[in-house]
Amino acid sequence: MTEGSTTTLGYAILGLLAREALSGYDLASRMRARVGFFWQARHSQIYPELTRLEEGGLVTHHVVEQSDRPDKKVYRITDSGFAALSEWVTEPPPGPRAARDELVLKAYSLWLAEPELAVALFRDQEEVHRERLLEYERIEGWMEKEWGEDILRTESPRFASYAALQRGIINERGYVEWCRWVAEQLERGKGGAG
Amino acid sequence: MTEGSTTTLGYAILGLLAREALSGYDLASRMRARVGFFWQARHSQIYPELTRLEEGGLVTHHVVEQSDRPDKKVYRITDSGFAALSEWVTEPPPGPRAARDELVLKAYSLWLAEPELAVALFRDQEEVHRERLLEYERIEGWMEKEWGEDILRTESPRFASYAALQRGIINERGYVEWCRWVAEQLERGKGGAG
DNA sequence: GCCTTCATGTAAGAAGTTACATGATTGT
DNA sequence: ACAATCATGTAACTTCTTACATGAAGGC
Repeated sequence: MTEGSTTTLGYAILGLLAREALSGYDLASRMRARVGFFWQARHSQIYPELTRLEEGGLVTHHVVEQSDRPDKKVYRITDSGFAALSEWVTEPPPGPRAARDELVLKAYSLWLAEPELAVALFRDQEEVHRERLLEYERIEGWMEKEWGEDILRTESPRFASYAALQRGIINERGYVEWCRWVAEQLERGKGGAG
Repeated sequence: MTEGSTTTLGYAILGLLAREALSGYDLASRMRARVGFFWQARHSQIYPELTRLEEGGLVTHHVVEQSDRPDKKVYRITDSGFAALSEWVTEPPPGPRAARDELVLKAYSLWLAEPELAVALFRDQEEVHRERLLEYERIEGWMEKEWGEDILRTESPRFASYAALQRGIINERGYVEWCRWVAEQLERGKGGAG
């Protein structure tokens, strides 16, 4: 195809390339570090997608030769890539299809669990999400310190980064709250509520 | 395989069958209504999975003949199904792999959007999630009224249903909060923050 | 006449994960 | 010696979605 449209993964990649030119390898690590909490992709998915984006004219690449390490292909977003991304941003997402959470599924069958193991699971998950929350709050602090007022300038990519991070923070807070509540109920229940 | 293990979808099905015997068709509608906010599956995925579960000895079925409508296969969880489910519940989930949210991805590229369209998108999504929250809170109220103290008896399936629902409520509250915050920032920004 | 509900399946394709494959440099 | 980082790809597989296929009963 030569059209100006792509998959959701494609838009995730374009969103990163709209900020800076990157290699496939760098994109993969940015995926983990920057947008990892709401979209992930392995390099095995990224490389083919970059090829398709280039076929569609949304990105281009040039080879950067390096002496000490392997050469790399640095990808840059094109005007038509910017156009496609800008259009996609405000299109309503087609229903929140993929909301899959295995822990909530486990909660749904919690009545079958051994109480001590169940408490351990939810205390453990509470801790996992508390750590993640702390991590996000550290990034938040860094953004506020380094970027100052830019984080509230809606025409700046910094605002967009900050806004996405806020979703992560709110989500983790809720997750911690929920895990703690479940664990407390289980602990209270252990005493024996007939 | 004749072993006592299955996929996550398999456990989702077992979680429903642990409460009541159901046909594939009923399972599909329960998936939408009961566990739809944290796990979904179409009938095209459910029917083959039921066959696999039966091959693994985790469920059995018997045909119920009906005069006014098509005959159906009613599936029942087996002892070995209960055992597999009970074991799985307290096993730690293998990292929260699938946390994909297209709206957060859009937020990440919001700086490229037309401000009015962006506000419209987030006000719209705020409304969508507010409605969903209201729906969940209605179910919560129904559970509290109909089930009374059972919802806090951790050995009861009603507690498990209530706990899963709580995750949905907390999540939607956070989502609404975030959408409103983003929309407010965009509206404030429209005036012109230099 | 047409749509919805009930009822069960298969087929084709898209999306995502895990594993295979290679190879240099730098740090422990 | 061993592992990690940088760097790019392919192959096989699982998972999930969309579409195809059929057919009766009941409501509008």
